[in-house]
Amino acid sequence: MRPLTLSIAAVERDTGLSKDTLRVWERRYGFPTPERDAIGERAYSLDQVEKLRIVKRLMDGGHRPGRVVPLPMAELQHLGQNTVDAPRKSAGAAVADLRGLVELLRSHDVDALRRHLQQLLMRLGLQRFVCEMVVPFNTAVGDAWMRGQLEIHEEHAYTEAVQIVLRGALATVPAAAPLERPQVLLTTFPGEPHGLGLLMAEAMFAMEGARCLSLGVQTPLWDMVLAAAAYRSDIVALGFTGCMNPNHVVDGLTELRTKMPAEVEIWIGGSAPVLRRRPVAGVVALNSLVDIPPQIERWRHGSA
Amino acid sequence: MRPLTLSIAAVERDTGLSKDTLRVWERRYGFPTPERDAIGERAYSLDQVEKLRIVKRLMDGGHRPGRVVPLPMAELQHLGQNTVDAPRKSAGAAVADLRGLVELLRSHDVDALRRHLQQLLMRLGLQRFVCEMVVPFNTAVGDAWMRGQLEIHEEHAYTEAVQIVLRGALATVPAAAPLERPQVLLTTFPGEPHGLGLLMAEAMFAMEGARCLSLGVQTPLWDMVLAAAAYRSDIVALGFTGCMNPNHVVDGLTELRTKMPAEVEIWIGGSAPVLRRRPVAGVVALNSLVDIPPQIERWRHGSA
DNA sequence: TCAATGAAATGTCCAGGGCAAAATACTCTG
DNA sequence: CAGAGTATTTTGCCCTGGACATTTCATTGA
Repeated sequence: MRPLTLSIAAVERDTGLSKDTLRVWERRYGFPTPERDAIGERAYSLDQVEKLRIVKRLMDGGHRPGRVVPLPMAELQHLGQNTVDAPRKSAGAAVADLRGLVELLRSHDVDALRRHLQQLLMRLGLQRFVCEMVVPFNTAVGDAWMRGQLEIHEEHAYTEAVQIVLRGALATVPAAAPLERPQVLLTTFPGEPHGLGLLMAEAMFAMEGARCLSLGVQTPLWDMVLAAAAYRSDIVALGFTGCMNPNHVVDGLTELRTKMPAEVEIWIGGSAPVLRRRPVAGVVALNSLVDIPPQIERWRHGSA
Repeated sequence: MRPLTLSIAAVERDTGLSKDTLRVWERRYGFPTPERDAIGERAYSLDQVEKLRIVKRLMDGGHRPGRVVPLPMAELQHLGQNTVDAPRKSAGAAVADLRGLVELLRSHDVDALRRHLQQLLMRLGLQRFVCEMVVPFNTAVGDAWMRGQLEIHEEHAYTEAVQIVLRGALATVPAAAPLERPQVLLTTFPGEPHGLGLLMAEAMFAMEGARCLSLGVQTPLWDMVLAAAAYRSDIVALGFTGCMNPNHVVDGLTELRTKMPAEVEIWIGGSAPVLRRRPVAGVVALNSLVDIPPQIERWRHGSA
């Protein structure tokens, strides 16, 4: 039933690794080793695609391909566990909570999941819910997927549930007055399709009384400049996850900084490791969502 | 300030045309004609990227590249107007409404926009709002962009506003009982980042008493199969816009149909022209959202 | 210990050829 | 003249193999 092989284009789609990269890895590392179909084109086995996904994930976490590509699957999974165990301890949510959530996801009861999230939201308030629950949940879900304990569709269902809860909460936050400052423009770069982090940031901003305008994901750079002018934004807030090419991130930020008027601040955050490793001049990198309130405070002092 | 040229990767991102296609057009049609930078790599001017965007749009509307790529900009815009004027008349919303909406977008008053949409929703009810207002609005916004009357960020702001209104409305629709049928799984293919159509479909389904589960966008095919099994879905509903490669759509659907158990129906819809031109066996293609209620009716009869 | 220099690693780009599938044009038959 | 069937063109994608800029690592010297 399930087709035995995938074309290079399908692998690119499913793994996020470009065709060029896939071909060059084959040449350099001897992996992957796709069969060839009747007309001589690469045909990747599902096992290898699975391994490629794991490798991609590890690279998003800072590993280098030369070190992980040649490793067998068992090693890779071991690697994944080690790298994610360390930061886990600092998370706000209790380990029991995390396990419970993963279990809920595995039971495919979305209603219960949503109720559970809603309950946590009400108990903690929006900001603490986001920082202390959603953030560790996100990493826990990602880790569980890496360990093979969750399917991708379960991850999707989780994302959707969180999004619904957050959007519901945001709808109840009274809109800031039109002239309230700062005016924050939220979006992501083209190529970055994940909007959940944006929503989490918007929640933090909104609770600080900032006036938020989200453009959704994937706004072309030049349109960010136009939008910032049109809406008289003070801050452009951008989210990045591991799926973006680090070079594109740095280049894009540099470019954006030159295009954007100097009085508009650029704030960036998210799980992409490149944000910590390569700072860009004139761009404020936030290590976590909890930095948003003090930064807003700073902005209000500075611009007063 | 604005950089004069873009790399081939940036053009691929911004236009959706693959690097291969860009290179081969240059060879075959003599367009685009990028400069070369210091190290001999293609550097596309913003004008040409603009034209490429228009061409892409026309191709999504059914034109062939050989016919449109060599044409000058003026001709292209003329073509665009002609092809979009015809279907406009059949739209539910009055032309005045559409113009008003575009004006609202251009004024950058998102609050007013959201209020306006909310008002229309309340006046018409969810289903008519979606079919008679949001659908023509979407095309009107797309057309206005093509004619240079709207910036991309205004389109984004529109999408975000509609999404908020729709999600708010969906939150108030009482959830169908857990065993209510049909159980519908909503998502898009990897590579298809637009979730608005999905939300519109979900509204239609929900109002018919179907039990909906949205996985958000870009679910790998195999995970759709797993998810359909996990949630005991009766129908998998997929949305497609013009940004997806037609071949990928057809190949993917064929593949999905073989993977998916026969008793699970696959319904597809959206603005991608390939859906009408190349039917896939065993896949139900809906021409518009208004087909959803009768199709649900049919399903309920058939499976009773 | 730390900085500087050389070497390896890595992703992306390029050229130009080839091929299959779709779209179109053409031809032949009833 | 309609329609079916066949050639032809169009079009996008894939392939190989080479090159290079940039980043990261390792070694050496001060």
